[in-house]
Amino acid sequence: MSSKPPMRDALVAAAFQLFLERGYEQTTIDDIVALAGVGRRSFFRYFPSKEDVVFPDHERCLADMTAFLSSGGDEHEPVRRVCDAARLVLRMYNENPTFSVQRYRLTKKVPGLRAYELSVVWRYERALADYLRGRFAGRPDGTLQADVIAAAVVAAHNNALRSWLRSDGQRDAGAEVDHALGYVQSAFGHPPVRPVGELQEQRPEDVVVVVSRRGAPMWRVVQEIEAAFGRD
Amino acid sequence: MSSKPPMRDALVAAAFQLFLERGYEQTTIDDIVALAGVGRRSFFRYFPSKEDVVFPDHERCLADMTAFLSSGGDEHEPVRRVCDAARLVLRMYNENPTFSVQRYRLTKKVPGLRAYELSVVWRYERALADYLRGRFAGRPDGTLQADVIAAAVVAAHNNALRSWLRSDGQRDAGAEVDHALGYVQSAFGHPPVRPVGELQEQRPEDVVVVVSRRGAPMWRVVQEIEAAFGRD
DNA sequence: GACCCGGATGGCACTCAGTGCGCTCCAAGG
DNA sequence: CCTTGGAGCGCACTGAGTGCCATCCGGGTC
Repeated sequence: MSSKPPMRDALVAAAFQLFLERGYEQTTIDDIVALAGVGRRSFFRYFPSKEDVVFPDHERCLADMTAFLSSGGDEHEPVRRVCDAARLVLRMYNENPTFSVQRYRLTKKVPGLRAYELSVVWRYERALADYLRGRFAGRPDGTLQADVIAAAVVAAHNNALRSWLRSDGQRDAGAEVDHALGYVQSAFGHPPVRPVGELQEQRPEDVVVVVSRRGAPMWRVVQEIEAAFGRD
Repeated sequence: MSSKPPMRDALVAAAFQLFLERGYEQTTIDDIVALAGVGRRSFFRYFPSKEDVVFPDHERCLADMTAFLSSGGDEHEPVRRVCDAARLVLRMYNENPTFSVQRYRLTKKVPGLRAYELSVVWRYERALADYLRGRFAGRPDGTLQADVIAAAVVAAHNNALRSWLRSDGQRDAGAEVDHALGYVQSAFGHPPVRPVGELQEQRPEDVVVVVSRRGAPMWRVVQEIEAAFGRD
């Protein structure tokens, strides 16, 4: 399906070889194209800027994410769905752990690459926030909640991802991200608010008790109360 | 206290005049220094890059924020303190509303400026997260919670800030930010989460809501509450 | 006043990222 | 065979950012 341009891969390989052995800023585009044996102009045909060669597959991953969010499914648990979308990014990192660890070490010390990574992450966050804004349309503070939850999901994902990268890919990336995203879901999503008692088969004059541990947000409690009264 | 270099202000004024009348990318450093009547080299003495002239006071604001967080006070409500720190940024924007609105319009359409703004925002977020990490040291998921809460605070602040900027500074910036930060505090902090009824003096993390449909007898309500609390 | 000194400024040349344009080469297809 | 279009290449150009040195100027010293 996707044609593999060998030149692109050759440029990435040459670039990383030089970046690792002499540093990012000490490597010029001419150095890269000389090592790859291609013309200078061809570099900019595959990568719009020098930074892009460090993140060669994020464009594809971002497209995957928007496609995943566009395809419906699990409509009434948007937070969970957004967490699943974030896991796509982890999957990409996990496809090539050694490459990811090398890149992490590079971005950690080069300010320009950190800044570029921020703009990449920002686009992921925007994709999540836009999805949530659509799901939360009509709620009183819909866009606010969407933006905050998207930021929290991204922050949790990145926290776990970096912890995994710092371990040189030794730890279990999936477990760490699941744990981190679980924290966000417990703060914003359904799980932590569990009805005590037989909510399912409640008789009309029954008493419903909702207990929330771990500081669930007030609006979630209100939402649960409304659900208990059968309003939706 | 703070010496006022007139040259710096002249450069900012000249730069914005040109940015607004002919666009950011269409304006070169030479254009700016020619209009300001200074040498080209002096520009880079005051601003390390062309982007920096668009955000002339963020460096000072960031220093204010770290100073505010370093000076102790309100030790046992870290989330509230971090929200107060975020309000410092709003205050800076609010000191010069017309300038802030102009800059907002500029950064909205120039991708390079958006990317630079991200790196600025990231430094604020790091300052907040580092403070929270210190406060949460020892907690099981301390760094995770610190990162997530910092991201949520920044997202909420920016959501309100942008809403205010989009209104050309007409709406009440303080009120909008207070509302947005209140949402975050209600999700992560103790105080705003208040149980319905008279159950305030619980463990801070526990929220108990009792809903009684169709007038159940009082003893049933008490029974359910006791069951909920005795459950573990 | 002569002298000196340090900081602020200006001028200049240089590197390097990124762009526009026109050229060649080659493979597909008539 | 010729045509055509895309992929690669070479080259010249713009503009950001840097290093270096000359200059200017205000203040302090003798």
